[in-house]
Amino acid sequence: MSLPYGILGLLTYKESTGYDLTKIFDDSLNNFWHAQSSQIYRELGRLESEGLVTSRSVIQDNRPNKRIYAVTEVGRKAFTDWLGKAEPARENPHNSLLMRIFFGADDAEATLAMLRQCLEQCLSELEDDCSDIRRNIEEYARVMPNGMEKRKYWLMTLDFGTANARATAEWAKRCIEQIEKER
Amino acid sequence: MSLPYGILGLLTYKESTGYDLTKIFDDSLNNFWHAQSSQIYRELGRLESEGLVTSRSVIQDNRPNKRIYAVTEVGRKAFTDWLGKAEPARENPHNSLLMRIFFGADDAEATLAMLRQCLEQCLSELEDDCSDIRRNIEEYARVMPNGMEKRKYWLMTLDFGTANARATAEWAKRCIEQIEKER
DNA sequence: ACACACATGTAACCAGTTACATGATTAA
DNA sequence: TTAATCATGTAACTGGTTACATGTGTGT
Repeated sequence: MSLPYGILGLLTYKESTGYDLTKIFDDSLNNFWHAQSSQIYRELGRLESEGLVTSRSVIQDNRPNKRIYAVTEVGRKAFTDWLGKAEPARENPHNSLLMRIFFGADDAEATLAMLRQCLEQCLSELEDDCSDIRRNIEEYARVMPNGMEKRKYWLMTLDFGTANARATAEWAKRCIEQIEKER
Repeated sequence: MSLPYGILGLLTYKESTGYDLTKIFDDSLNNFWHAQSSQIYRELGRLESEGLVTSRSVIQDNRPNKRIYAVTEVGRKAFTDWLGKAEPARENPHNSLLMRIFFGADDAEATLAMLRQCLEQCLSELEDDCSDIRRNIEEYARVMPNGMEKRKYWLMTLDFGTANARATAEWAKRCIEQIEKER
């Protein structure tokens, strides 16, 4: 239930099109919340029908026409209400790698391959993605209103990602070593 | 798409009722895969209609009647195929705590409260849940066929949980300190 | 010549959540 | 007497995924 509030939150920074929002999700929130553009357009429709956002369409001649969304007062209130109310911090996990590991006793080589892939992915996340996201955060901090105040919180979400990627990489290494030792 | 394979996998250990499966999910897989009983019953129905499991009903007089499911040869094959094929190890995240942190600049106290709750939850997971799961794993290792071989893999999934809970707890502490220092 | 950025959506599907209904036996 | 365990499901809903359709301008 966080996606609509994520959208409202971004709109409190600045009115945007669905396309803009999709890119911001991709550039900066992807770390902790993935959203398809189709989902964002659907959600914008819902939010508008509930009066939390309004839209106006802008005709362009060198680009496809676009629809710009802005948050309403009602939307702003819904957003701050949501921000304040606490919910269970850690949610129900669904991790299919671990599902495979759990059952992986029959084929140690396949399990090893998965673990190595996981390790690779964590390392590349730590090297590439994190620096991309950091760059985007610094960029947004410069151009967004109040960006410098928010920056600290944005970096916290990034820090969460790196801390967990590091923990997962270490875990994968331990598992790989153990399986290799015993074969 | 892992739930049906999780069910098939458990059924390769031992034929079971929906109720049994729900408990095993709760006791041992909950760490990395949460499943509602309603979902398990629905999935059992699907698997049966696809010929991956069969069922027979058992009439009891002191307990409600029950339906026992067993995996078929086709089901066994589908399961081992799934086990072998690699998929992206780390999946699209959806973390609503981080969504709130991301937007949390307006109300530092609310953000602090969330972080403290997250920290608490991690610590209690590390203390209570992990030892529960460990006990269940040791128990299953004793009673399940091949339990002693599988045990190692089951412990790996547990280790993943504790490693990530520890990383998250440390992260929450860092965030709390930083916010407290600056207010 | 080709890919990428821009820009908006629909439709169908799949999977997870919540709430509900039923009802006996057993242990605290 | 109250709660927990045993036991099975249905229905409605919510939210995420995949695939598709359309079409111009800009940079390599």
